[in-house]
Amino acid sequence: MERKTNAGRKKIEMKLISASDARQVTFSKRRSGLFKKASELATLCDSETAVIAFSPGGKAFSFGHPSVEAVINRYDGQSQALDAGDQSVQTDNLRELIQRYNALLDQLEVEKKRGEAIKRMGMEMKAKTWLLTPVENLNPTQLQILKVLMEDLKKRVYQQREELSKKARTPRPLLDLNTVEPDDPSASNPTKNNSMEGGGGSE
Amino acid sequence: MERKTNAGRKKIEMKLISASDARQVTFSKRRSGLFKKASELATLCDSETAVIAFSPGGKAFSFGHPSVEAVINRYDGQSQALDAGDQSVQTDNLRELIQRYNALLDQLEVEKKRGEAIKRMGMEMKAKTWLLTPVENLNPTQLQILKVLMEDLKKRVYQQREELSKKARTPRPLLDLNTVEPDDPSASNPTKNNSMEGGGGSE
DNA sequence: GACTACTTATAAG
DNA sequence: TTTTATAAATAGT
Repeated sequence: MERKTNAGRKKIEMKLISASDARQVTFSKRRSGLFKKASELATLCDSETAVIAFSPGGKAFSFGHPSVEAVINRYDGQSQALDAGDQSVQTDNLRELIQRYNALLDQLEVEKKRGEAIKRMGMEMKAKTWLLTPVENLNPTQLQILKVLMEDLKKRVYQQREELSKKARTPRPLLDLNTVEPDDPSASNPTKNNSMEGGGGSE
Repeated sequence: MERKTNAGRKKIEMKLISASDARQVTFSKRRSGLFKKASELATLCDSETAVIAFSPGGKAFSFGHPSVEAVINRYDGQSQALDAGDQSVQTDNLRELIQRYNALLDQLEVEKKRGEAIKRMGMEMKAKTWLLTPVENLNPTQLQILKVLMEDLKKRVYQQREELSKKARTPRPLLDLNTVEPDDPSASNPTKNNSMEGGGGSE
């Protein structure tokens, strides 16, 4: 066999790659590398880590340990906590509230055993009431609860969609979202473990 | 000078580093590397990218282009937006439901006039009930309502936060966290450009 | 996706 | 922190 001396890797300028094709290729390769690095960081240091990247085509890719949602949650939580001054006081109230919240939750667990349908209907009404409440009237605690609610609801919606898409036998999994355990990324392509999720893009 | 033949880089096992000191060191190095990679991806491909990582000490570090918030927003948005296909059929039923929903809402409006506090409390419980409802029991209509709810709640939460940060006149803007332009990461430590944010940790 | 030949990242010290 | 020696990532085919 003859010499296959190709040029090999070249250093490239750190600026936007003008050729859209090359840009897409680079995105794919580097996204893969980035996710692997994130995965390794999570594994080696037991670090909660999340990465989100939009391709040039507008498609969303993500990696998360233990999950994108979990990391964002924690992040948002800490962000709020920063506040310092005024808000810091509320942290304690919040903690209390969360507890009460959970307590109620438990009660609900029991109550739940009677009348599923009726209960749901009631929920919708309540929810609506909530939505009508002007923002100004929400206190930090409620705000916090809203956040928790939001995240759970979102998760729920995703799950449900997954169900639907499966049943519908859709070729593309609508919602195979982001949850991954970066076990041994070196053994397999890390992007495979990660959940990718396409938004409006159509690449 | 005598030989300084150190071992050089060694391959390491991809598993949790047990020695906490070494783990912290590795976290720092790799976090730096990860952020640089993310920065390069954003620069080379004009990709909206966000990375969040919690150190072993619980401190949050983040990188975002154009900002962590912006990326998360877009991510959440697209997650919701996917629909299309199967779901489209439900749109009609949905419209009906929305109407019924609003009707109930009106009823509620009346009922609402008694006991504000109690109502809020009820809200929490109801919300929780909802959360406890198994996904399988949600019908497409409820699913849709959940989506609407979610979007409104999110909007609400963000608005509220913005309000708070404004009123608090905090030196550092609550929401203007993490915004960086990954210009020339090779020219300076990329972590310097990125916004780091410490939560409760105290490393 | 696979293959080099380089450039980068980094484990140890 | 800075310095190796080596492991990895990756630009161009």
